[in-house]
Amino acid sequence: MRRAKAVSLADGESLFQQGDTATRFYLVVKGHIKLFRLAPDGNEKIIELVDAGHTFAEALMFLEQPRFPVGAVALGETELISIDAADFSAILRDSVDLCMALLGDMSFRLRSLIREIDDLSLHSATCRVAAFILSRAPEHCDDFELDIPKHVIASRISVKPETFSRIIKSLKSKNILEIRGSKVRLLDREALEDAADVCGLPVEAT
Amino acid sequence: MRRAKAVSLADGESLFQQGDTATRFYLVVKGHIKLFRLAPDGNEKIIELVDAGHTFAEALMFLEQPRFPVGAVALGETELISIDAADFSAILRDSVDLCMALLGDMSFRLRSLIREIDDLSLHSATCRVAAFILSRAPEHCDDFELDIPKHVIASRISVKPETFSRIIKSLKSKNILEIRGSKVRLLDREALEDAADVCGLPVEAT
DNA sequence: TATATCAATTGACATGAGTCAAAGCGCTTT
DNA sequence: AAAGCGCTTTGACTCATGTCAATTGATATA
Repeated sequence: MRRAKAVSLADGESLFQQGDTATRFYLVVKGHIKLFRLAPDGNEKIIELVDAGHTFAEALMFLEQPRFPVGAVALGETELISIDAADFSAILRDSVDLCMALLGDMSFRLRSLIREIDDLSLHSATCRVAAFILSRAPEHCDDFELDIPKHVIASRISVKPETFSRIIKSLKSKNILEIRGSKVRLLDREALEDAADVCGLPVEAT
Repeated sequence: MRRAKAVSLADGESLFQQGDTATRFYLVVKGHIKLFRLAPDGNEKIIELVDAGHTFAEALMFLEQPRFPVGAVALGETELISIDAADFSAILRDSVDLCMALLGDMSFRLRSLIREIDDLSLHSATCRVAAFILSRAPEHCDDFELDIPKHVIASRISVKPETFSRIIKSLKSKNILEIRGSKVRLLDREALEDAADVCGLPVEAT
C-alpha cells in the first residue's frame, strides 16, 4: 500500500472531472463526495453520494481505457485516501478472497443502480422523495437531520429544488412529517412508506 | 461444468421472476432475453435486452441472499445454457484470471447502467429514441432491421408506445429516417446523432 | 375468404413536473 | 443593526409525456 496517499478537499472542491483518465480510486475518510453527471445545458444529476467509510471508482480499473464516467466534488470539508489502481490490481492477483469481496461489492452496486433505474422510470417524484427520506431515517428514531442541503437531495433523486419543496409541503400538509431547516420529524412513518411504494417494489423483490 | 444445462424457451415464456432465489446464471445461445422490472400498476420497464452470446445474472452469485432483481422472459424462440452458481464460484476460486475477467465485465455493466441513469434523468424521450436507433445501426450501413417489436423498444427506453410512434413520425417528417415495418433507413445520420446528443455526453466522457 | 388477435398509429385531452421570476429566510460580514 | 449572499419557498405559467379511446394494419387461425 505504499502508493496510497491522503487527500484533503475543501467544500465544493473538485477531485476529478467526468472523462478524466482514472488511475486511482478512493476511500472517503471524512465528509461526503458527490458523484455526478452533467448535461450540456448545465443540468446536473447526482449519481451517488459517498459517505465516510465507503470507496468509489474502484470499478474502473478493470476497463481497458479507464475514464471516470462521473465527476467528483467534495460536499463539506472532506478527507480521502487515494489508492493507485495498478498497485491494488497487483494485490488483487494474489488474493482470491479479495477478488471475491470486490465482486460482492460490485454486485451490490449493480443492484443499487438497477433499483435506481426502476425508481426513475416507474415511480413518481413523490415516491422518490418519500423513499429518500426513509432511507435517511434511522431505524427506530423519528427525529433526525438531513446532513446535506436540499438542492443536493433534489438532484440526487432527479427532481428540481422547487418540486422537491412542493412535495415536502404536501407531505407536511398531510401530517406525515415536519421539517424545519435540516431537522426532520416523522409523524406518520407508515403513511410515508405507503407514499414511497405506491410502486415501491414488493419487499421480497428488493 | 457438469452442472451446466441447456434450456429452451418459447416466445414469451418466463425463465424466472423478480424476487426468485438465484442459484444459477445464464448464457444466451440463440434468441433474446428481456430483463424487466414491474411496477405494481402493471407497468414494465425493460432493464436490458440480452442478445445471443451474452450472459446475465452472474453478478448475483456474490450476494449473501441472491434473488433476481428483475424478471426474465424470452423474446422469440430462445436457447440458453444455465450454469450452477456454486459450481462456477468454485472454478472462480481457482482462477484469478477468470476473476479479473468477471470484474471487467461487471465494471462494464456498471458503466452502462450509469449511462442509462444519465439518459433517463438528463435527456428527453427524443434523445433516447435517436440514441437507441443509432445503437442498433451497423457502422457503415444505413439500411437495417429492428429485430424487436416497437413496443419492446419503447419500454427499453422508458417511453410509451404512443410517444415512440410520434417521435418516429417527427423524425420521418424531418427527413432524418424512414421506417416501414421493421425496416429502417437512415437518411441523415448526422442529424440523428445531433438529436441523440442534444445532451448526449461529450464523446470523450462515455 | 372471413375472422380473431395483437401491434402500431392517430387524435383529443389530462397532468406531473419544469421554468421563470419574485419573495422570504437564515447566514456571515461589515 | 445593516447589508449582502445563497438557499429555499411560493406563485403563475408552459410543455413534454402519459392516458384513453378509436382506427388501421398485419399476421395467424378457422
